Amino acid sequence: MDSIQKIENKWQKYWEEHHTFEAKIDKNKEKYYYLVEFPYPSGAGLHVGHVRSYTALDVLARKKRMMGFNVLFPMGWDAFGAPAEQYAIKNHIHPSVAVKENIKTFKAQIQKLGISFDWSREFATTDPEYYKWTQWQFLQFFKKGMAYKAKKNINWCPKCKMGLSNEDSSGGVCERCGTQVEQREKEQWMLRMSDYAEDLIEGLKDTQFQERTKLAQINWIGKSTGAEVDFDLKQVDKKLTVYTTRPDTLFGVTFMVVAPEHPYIDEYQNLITNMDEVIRYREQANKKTEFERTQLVKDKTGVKLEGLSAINPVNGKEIPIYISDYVMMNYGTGAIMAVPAHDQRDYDFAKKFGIDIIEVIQGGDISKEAYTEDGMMVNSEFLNGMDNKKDSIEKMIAYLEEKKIGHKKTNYKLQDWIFTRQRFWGEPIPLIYCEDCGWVAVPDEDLPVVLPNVAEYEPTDDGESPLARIPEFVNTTCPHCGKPAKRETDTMPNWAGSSWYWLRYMDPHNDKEFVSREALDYWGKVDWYNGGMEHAARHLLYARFWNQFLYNNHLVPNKEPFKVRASHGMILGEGGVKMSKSLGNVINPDDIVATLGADVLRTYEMFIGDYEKEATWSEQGLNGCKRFIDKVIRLGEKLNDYDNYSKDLEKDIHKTIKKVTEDMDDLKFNTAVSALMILLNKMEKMDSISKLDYRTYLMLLNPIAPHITEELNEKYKLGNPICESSWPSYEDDKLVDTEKEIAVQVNGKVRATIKVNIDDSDEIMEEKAMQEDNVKKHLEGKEIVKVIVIKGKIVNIVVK
RNA sequence: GCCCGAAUGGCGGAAUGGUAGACGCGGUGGACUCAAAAUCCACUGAUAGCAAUAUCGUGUCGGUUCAAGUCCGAUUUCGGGCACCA
Repeated sequence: MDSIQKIENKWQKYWEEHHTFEAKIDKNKEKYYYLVEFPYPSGAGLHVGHVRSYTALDVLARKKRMMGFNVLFPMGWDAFGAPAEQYAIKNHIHPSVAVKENIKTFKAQIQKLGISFDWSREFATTDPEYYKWTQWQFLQFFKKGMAYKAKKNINWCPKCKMGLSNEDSSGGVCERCGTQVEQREKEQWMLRMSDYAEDLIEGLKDTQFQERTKLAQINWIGKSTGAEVDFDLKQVDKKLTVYTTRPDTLFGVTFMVVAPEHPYIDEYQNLITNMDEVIRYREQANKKTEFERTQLVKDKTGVKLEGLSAINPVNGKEIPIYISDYVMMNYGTGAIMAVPAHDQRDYDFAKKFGIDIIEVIQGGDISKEAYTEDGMMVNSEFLNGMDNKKDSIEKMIAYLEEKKIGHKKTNYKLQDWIFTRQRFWGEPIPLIYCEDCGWVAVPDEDLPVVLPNVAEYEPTDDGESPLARIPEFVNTTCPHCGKPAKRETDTMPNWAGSSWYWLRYMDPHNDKEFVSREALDYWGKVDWYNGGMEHAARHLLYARFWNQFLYNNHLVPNKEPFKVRASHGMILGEGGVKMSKSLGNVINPDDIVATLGADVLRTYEMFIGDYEKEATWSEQGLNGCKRFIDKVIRLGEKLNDYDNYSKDLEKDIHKTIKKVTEDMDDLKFNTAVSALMILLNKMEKMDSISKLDYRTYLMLLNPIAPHITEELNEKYKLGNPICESSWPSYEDDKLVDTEKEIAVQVNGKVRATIKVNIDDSDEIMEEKAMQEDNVKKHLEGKEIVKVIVIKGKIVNIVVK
């Protein structure tokens, strides 16, 4: 037999030449769309983690094709982003050159694995033919008023010289380089994602995402219900509005706190007698990064606004107002009512500043728990005696609404999407600024706005995109009035290109539309989307938002783009630690393909453990799979001339077909492989096996190890190539065991096993059980209380 | 602080409430070989025993049940996500 590498090459070539995996619209066939997150083609090349998720979906896709579905299983490249740009800055090469190189490497690596991607649909987000439509779609947002420019205090990475979204700077550090981010005010294009907060929660009901994924999304959106309440200012006829989730605790409010950026501070500066102190605090707070404000400083700081106070609307008491950075301007109203008896933060603040603490929920000891869930209302006039949180809240809201001092209100943590980056390597934002006409869209016929060739890829010192340094790019004419005008020089964030790529796969070469209606109607939703858990909140939310917007504007037929979302667990290095260059424990899939072959690597990665959990790499385990594949090859030496299932194997084969079919559907690849190993062990013990035995075996293994199974199928002339054949089927009546070995227990402890026929009556089973010597021994001198007989399962004798 | 998830041999991991440890790795002994590799066979949770067998055993403590790794209630540890979000 030829070498493994020769065989694998041969079949990869066969599939390519026969266009085996190229999907065509065929209305007579049911479609199925598998999507796996497209990679960022980094210089580091393919990781064994990629292999795991690509192989898993490849198994599903190959099986689904054999089951008669028209499967779309595409692959492409998410190629905009900082690493290529950093490389370009260092080496003065256009990022597109480096990207092309990396894509070439990546693609070759993936192709060597024999993944059944439809390469005829390949594209990169950096292709002008692709980003033309990313730009076009951005303009739809712009034209519908969903994109707006706003001065934002943004997270700024001083090292990358770049504005970062909250998402890209979580934890207060730049996601890419780890530098602490600063606050900087900048004009940014924003997408009104917060408008979609409710829809993004609601839409989850139309998906079959894993529960943990749904939860990650829901947490990120951060819906809360409560009330807005107006507090009158004492010194002026003006109200200070707060948001609270616990209006039932209003009688416990002893002070208020506003965010340092709250507009009232400037508005009433002539009333505030300690304005110097206030301004000093505000400046200090402004300098702090989000990280310092939220992570480091658990100790409360603040300044009382002297000369300004408020009136508690439910009891008319005068209460002080403070500014403190534990209140955020970008959530709620930027002001809170403080209930120190029942909120840890308010309590800490009140303790530090010596403010009254009034208990309104009995037993709500703040030192024991931050929040009081249940307990009787006290010191709260008309709420006194109530002991149900929900009812108290409702009663208070009804009161507030009747007195017109407040109303029910829902809030979301989800904020609008900062859609600009001051970088070179991203999609240019297709807008033009005209002194007379304001912001004007680049006309459709002028798209794409192509990234020019530049000498310097670094951002300018004032933080503008390098595009701002290119007069030929910047200076243009207003499409509206024809006067000289300037282009927007910011580019889109990395998330843009990945927010609609699954749509483009349906119709990747269309130069008239971003995707044709025909393709949209046929391919519909992505049936199965696989990706990393790290994208469960952000990418998935951006993509769903983008799609919902397109849907609302009649550009796509489905509101939700993805039906099922699954995520793979990480692969850890030997010893259970993360694979990293610095630890030197990175496994290069190429090395394994070159020595053991792709089939062994694929089998091992499917066998390594629960697909959705993390798994530890093991050289030894890999070896075991090598042995397994070798045994499958040697099994061919046992072939006889018969074309039916061998009698002694028939039942096992039917059982294995069922098990493998179901396990693959459930992503239980590890137990599917195990079932195949068990069947193999059985076949090895036979003197000979039939052609059909062997062919069926090879077919079941084919999705996991596609090359060697095709080769053996051909070598022994068992039938058509497996990739052109139908998935084996099983018959239920062939699965039934007529005889079974079951356990006999005495008081729940196994004392013997007996052989029973499947149709043995309870009496017969009991009788057989009683005849066992060891059972008799344990019954001696005891009184039988009762005997439990479960047909075909167990006999349990309870004695005293 | 809040929300998820996990915990099973020497290791990776299996187990619709019904014989815990499938399958694989590793280990021990044997066959083949001049020898080794490869391959094949047997054994392999702990303790006691020549054995039959017995006792213990799925992080810890309780509960439900004829029967619990599995269900319920506490609890510990680890992993992940969110977080001065009012």
